Amino acid sequence: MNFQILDADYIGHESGPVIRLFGRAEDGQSVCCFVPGFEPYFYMNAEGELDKLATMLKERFDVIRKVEIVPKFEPVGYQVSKKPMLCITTMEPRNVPEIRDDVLNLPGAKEVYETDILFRNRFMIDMGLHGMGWVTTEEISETPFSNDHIYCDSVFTASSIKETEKLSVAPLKHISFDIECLPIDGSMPVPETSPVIMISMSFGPAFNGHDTLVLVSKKVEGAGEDVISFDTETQMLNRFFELFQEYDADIVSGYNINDFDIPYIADRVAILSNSGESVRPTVGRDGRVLSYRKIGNRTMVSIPGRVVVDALPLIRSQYSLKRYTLRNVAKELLDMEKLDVAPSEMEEYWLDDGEKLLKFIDYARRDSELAIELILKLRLLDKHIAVAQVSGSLLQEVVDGGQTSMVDNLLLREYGKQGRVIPPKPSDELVAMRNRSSEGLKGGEVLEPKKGLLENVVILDYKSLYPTIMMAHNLCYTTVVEQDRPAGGETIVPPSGGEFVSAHVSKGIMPSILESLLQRRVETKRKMKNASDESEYRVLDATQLALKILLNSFYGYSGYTRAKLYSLTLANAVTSFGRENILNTRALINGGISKVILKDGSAYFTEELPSIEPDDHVVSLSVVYGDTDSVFVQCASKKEISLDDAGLVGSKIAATVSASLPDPMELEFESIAKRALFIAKKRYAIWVFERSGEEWKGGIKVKGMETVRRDWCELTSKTLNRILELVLKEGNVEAAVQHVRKVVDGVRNIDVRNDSDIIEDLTMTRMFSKKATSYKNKQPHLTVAEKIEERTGTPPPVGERIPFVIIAGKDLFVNRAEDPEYVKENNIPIDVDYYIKKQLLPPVERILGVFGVDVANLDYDSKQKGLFDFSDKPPESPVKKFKQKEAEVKTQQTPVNRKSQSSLFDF
DNA sequence: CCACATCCCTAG
DNA sequence: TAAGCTAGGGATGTGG
Repeated sequence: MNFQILDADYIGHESGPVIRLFGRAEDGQSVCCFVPGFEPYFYMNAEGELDKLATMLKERFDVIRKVEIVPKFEPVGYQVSKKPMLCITTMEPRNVPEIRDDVLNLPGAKEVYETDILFRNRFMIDMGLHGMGWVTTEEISETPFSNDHIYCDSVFTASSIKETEKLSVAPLKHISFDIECLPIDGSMPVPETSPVIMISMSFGPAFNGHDTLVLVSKKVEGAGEDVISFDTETQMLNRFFELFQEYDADIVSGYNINDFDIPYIADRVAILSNSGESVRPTVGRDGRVLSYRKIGNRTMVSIPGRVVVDALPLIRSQYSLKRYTLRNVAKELLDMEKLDVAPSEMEEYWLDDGEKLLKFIDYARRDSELAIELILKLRLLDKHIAVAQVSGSLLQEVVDGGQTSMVDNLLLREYGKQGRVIPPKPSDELVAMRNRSSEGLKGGEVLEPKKGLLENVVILDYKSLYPTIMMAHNLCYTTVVEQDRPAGGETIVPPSGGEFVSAHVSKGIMPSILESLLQRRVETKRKMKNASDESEYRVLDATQLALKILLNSFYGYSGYTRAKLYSLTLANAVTSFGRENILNTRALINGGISKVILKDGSAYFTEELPSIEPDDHVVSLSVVYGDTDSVFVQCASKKEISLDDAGLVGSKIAATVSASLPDPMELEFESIAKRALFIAKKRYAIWVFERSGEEWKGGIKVKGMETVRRDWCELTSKTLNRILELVLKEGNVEAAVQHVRKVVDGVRNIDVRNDSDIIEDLTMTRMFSKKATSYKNKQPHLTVAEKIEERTGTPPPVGERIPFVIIAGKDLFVNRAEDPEYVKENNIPIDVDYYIKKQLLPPVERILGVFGVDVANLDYDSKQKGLFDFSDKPPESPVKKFKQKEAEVKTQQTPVNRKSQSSLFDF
């Protein structure tokens, strides 16, 4: 049998634990495969006579099945040879955490290793299996190891199991669902009092010809055949679970199901059961009932054999949006409308037996449709599936977890192969100690930008800088010189200190992993070029993206205080090489390279040419900005520099710098900014061109400035985007000034009653990031959260982005933040002056100030002339002032005289 | 006017 | 089984 592994767990059996693998076969069958015979174990490092200790362990702990002495390396530090350690096998997986602390009390016991690996992961790692990987099995019988009914097409026991090479994805089945509850008095429904009245489900592929079904717990007249009505809530719920099991989905999704629908259904079922109703919420492929656990403030849901995917957190982490309500997400990402019945009107719609009820049903249907559309259309899972395949973690773990478990997984596999053990996760005390330590982790180097408007800036960056640094210098937990010194004596000393053995002495595990990931990525990208169809291309693209994510996860992991393998020495070595590297790069370009001559379609250095003719196209280079792994190089010449010219220069720089670096470090030519405006570190806008085939594709890219920040209003970003376009593309500062004056005038004369849409443009959002009580200062969004709580009884949940506008008044700014909906409903006046003086003009001034424009000249009010000037005319255009300034900018940048009339530049 | 703390969000 | 990392700008507010 061949199938793709979706999920894994184990069951207890008198013969020992039995692994269960759940999956789907290529022909569409769902599979449950029992694998007996794998045993749980962990390692112990001890002093003294190990065989005596082994005997003692077996005597003292009857859950220990056997103890073996095996040679192993310790987790950290270069070591000349392995040392004997104990490998302790237990009866049951749960015995490992039960005894791991107690065994340390025995004489000689020093440390235990690999004591917190989930049994199913231990199995996958040791057998070389991967999440979403394909396996082939030898089927020996149909006898399952338990009496539980298994909800799969094919159930069997495997005598052998092997991974097979295959990157495609099985025909997965998706179900999305959404519930509607009847609120009491329009307030937030709670399972104690509000019944579930409807459940909508969407299927991909269709279920018996239905893309959607809506279950309704009352009689419905005149609805289509995809509406099923029931006499009671209990009947509806029971049918829901039957249909759920019958469809047998691999991926169970919805929008905010983890924090709402699933806990609500589970709680509601419990309440109904307590009142004598008979509801069995069977959802697992093993028949397990629906349940959830609260971990911290997060709800974890797991359904054996299936993967639970809440679209909300996935969208949060993959898209930067101002709000993550289903309404807004559907609009922004799918261009679809969510349909809604206001909570206050729900009861009315529900009690209606005609049009309103049918409308309500359609609205409910739409929610599960939107959820499944988000997952399928946006291909939210592609990347996760690829990450599971590459890292080996199960899909559920990849979807739920962070980078830590993926890195752990890869490290465990490679450590195992090389005979090294891995420590368990650090205790809270150890983490606290690590955090308290005075020694910190320094990050990347950010070069001070040359502020103002520049032309012809070539942008280059280092390909996977940190991973390549680790590979180039053999930086690893396993190569740091601690206990043993290498015989040859050859070591690498990073700028930050510490000492690492070179790859000749011993190649580090991390560099090896990174190398294979990098190699696979190059290979995958190569395959993408000859992909035969779109689906193959997509799988490959997801794979190369997953490889990139994993490549970049190792550095962060090494500096993460809760990581099993935490090493500041290592993390600091990486960043210190990075800082040294970018500074060296700048010095090389400004000094050694500094001039490039363009001739006959090639770029040369002075020394590469016999002589320089007066007519030669000489380009002078200087680094004007850089952040961590990038350099921005300004090209100056007496002649016009075309994009192709700049491209030649860029490639020349990239090749030259790369040649001076150890393998596999590489500086890559990225793009060309025809014009670039640097405001500050991490804040700039460029009119940038990238090569796409034979063509150059251009556009404006903004980094860090207010237009890309969600805590500024739309009015600001729209205005800024416009003036950036005018300045960068057209070089027309005059037009930019006029535009700002027009906008300011418009804001000065806002009439909210005539133009309620304007509120949208004035709305800012901020994340309600922690419990209200842990804020030390008042915050505008906190004010609004409090007001909402007063009005509705429920505060917005932590993690939500809260929209607000600033209303007129004399109070402090923070107290004048107000819910935009409330403002609209009650016609509350907006603080126009705040929007002009605090939202619009400061960012505008940061940009136009470069050209000598004075803000005072921008604050223009047609209705109230005389605010800043005393004539009847609109204020004098400030353009004259910046004309001089502009001339300076130009002569500075391009020492050639251009004619300029209304526009600054004339391309 | 300033230095400083706090908060948010972004770049990489 | 909660959580990759640091650098940095800018707004607001406090206290001198």
